[in-house]
Amino acid sequence: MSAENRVISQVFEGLNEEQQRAVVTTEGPLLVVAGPGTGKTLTIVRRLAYLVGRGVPPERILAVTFTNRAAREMRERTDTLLGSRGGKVFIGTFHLLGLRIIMESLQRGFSVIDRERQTDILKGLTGGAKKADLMAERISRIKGFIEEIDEETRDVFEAYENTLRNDHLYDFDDLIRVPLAAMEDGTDAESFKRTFSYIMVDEYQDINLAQYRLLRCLVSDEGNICAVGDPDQAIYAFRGADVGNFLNFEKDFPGGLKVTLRQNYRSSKVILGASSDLIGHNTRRMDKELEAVGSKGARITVISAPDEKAEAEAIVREIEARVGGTSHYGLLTGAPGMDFADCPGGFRDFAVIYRTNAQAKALEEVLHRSGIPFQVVGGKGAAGIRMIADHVRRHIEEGQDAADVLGAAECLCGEPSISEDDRASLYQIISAYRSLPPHEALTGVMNELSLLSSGDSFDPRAEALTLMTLHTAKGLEFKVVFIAGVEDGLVPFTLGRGETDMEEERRLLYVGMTRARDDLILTCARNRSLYGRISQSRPSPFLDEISERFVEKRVVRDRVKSPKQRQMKLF
DNA sequence: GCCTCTCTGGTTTTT
DNA sequence: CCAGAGAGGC
Repeated sequence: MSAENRVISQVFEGLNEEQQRAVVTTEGPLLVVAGPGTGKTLTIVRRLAYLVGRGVPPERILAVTFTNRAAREMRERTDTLLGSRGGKVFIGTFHLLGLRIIMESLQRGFSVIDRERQTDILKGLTGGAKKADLMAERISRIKGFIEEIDEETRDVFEAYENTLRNDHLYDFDDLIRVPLAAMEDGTDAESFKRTFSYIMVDEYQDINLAQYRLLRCLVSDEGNICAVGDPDQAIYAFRGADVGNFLNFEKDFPGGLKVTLRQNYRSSKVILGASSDLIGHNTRRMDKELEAVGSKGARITVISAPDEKAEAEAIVREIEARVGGTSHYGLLTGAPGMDFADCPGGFRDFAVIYRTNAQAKALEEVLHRSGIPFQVVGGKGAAGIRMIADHVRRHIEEGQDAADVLGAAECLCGEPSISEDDRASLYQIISAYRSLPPHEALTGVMNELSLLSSGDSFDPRAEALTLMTLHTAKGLEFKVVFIAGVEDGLVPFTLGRGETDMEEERRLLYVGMTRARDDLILTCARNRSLYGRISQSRPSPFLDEISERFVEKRVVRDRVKSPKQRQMKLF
């Protein structure tokens, strides 16, 4: 059997009818509506393999994602399927794509600055850290066509742009904007169009105007664009993403096909039913009824606790009940020669998700006392990549030879403190530039490191409970999911005067609920201390949108103060 | 430049 | 309530 035939025979293995249709529809526009747990990444990767199997040169295929995490997953799965040929497919974030386009076709000898360096520059221009943060946000929105420039911003904006130009720097937004400008009014727009003959875009519901325009420039005359996503999981409107792009796709790229993946392989019927009830209350959507392939499953639990501390304690109790009640976690997780991958109580199977990072505090305190190992994702956590980037930068500043610096970076990949995922990313970057002269390779590596530097700290292998926001949880799944603070004001979030986008908030809760495979527990507190003040809190109105047959309600009663505690109050 | 006091404000976040 | 910024004293 030829290599091509071998690939083709593997491509359809285990795919359902809709997934297969998405894979074989290679010509013209294709919209793949992929709800949670419907095998979206699997379908994309198989489609990539199918294209290559059909003889499309891998370097003419583009697969864009939003996050490095998604790109890395896609890369790994493609390489498994295609081997070395997969390496030639461009798989990466929008920003990496922009960076490569600039380096290959427009300009060399520039550096990419991350958000931190951007605010450093702005600090000098505005004279205040807080102002600089605000200004960085605004400049980013202006460059992304999300906001118009106003009079009070103009001076700082121009000064900032001058600084970048003089020092040959590009910020993240430039990585989209510069190639876009070259393509939209450049004479060689046609040559860009011919670079990729097949384009796939992941999470299409989250693209913003700049990214949309960039895509339009890249799509060839044959119109081979495959957009994959789920309008019900659009949760980034606040940073300029526009679900409209997804909803308008068919009008936008006429003559195409729409495939809806309906089989959900992740969640129990109950969890999917409850989630569908909720999202059914949105109006701006594409109607799609998902079907749970799995078993019925237990009812979802809604727990009302007196306050956020009791809420956290209730969560701990639920976890302990599921791990089998042992309190010797250290012993359990550290037991040599034992494999907990299939143990129904491994802590990596649990996640606690919330709307705001501030909620993590109460949870952390209670968890800490319980001895349950946990990892908090996001917030501020700096990742290992950052350490390497700093290290390399220091070498450069010391004026070391470019080749030596690269060697040092490669050495650092072997550091035990670097996580498996980071190591894979680093190794990949370094090997991508290995064939270039050291100096060029070094700038390339540094620039790509900048794109990774904020990194996400989620380690799926850690034997620990995961704490994260609803936003960060997107794309992940866990056996047991807790959503804490399902209260009016938190989910949906309302901030004083600010008008709340109820549909977006509903989608956010939908994303959270659909992370769960077997067990879903929604918790709320009747009193929550916010900014030092204890305020009464009502359950989320979204809970009323879930059919009662899916729900089991539990109430944790108010703490009865012991006489001793009452006495204490006197002093 | 550093310490301390007072004030302010406080979603979600990737690259 | 509490982190982080700005003011002001030394």
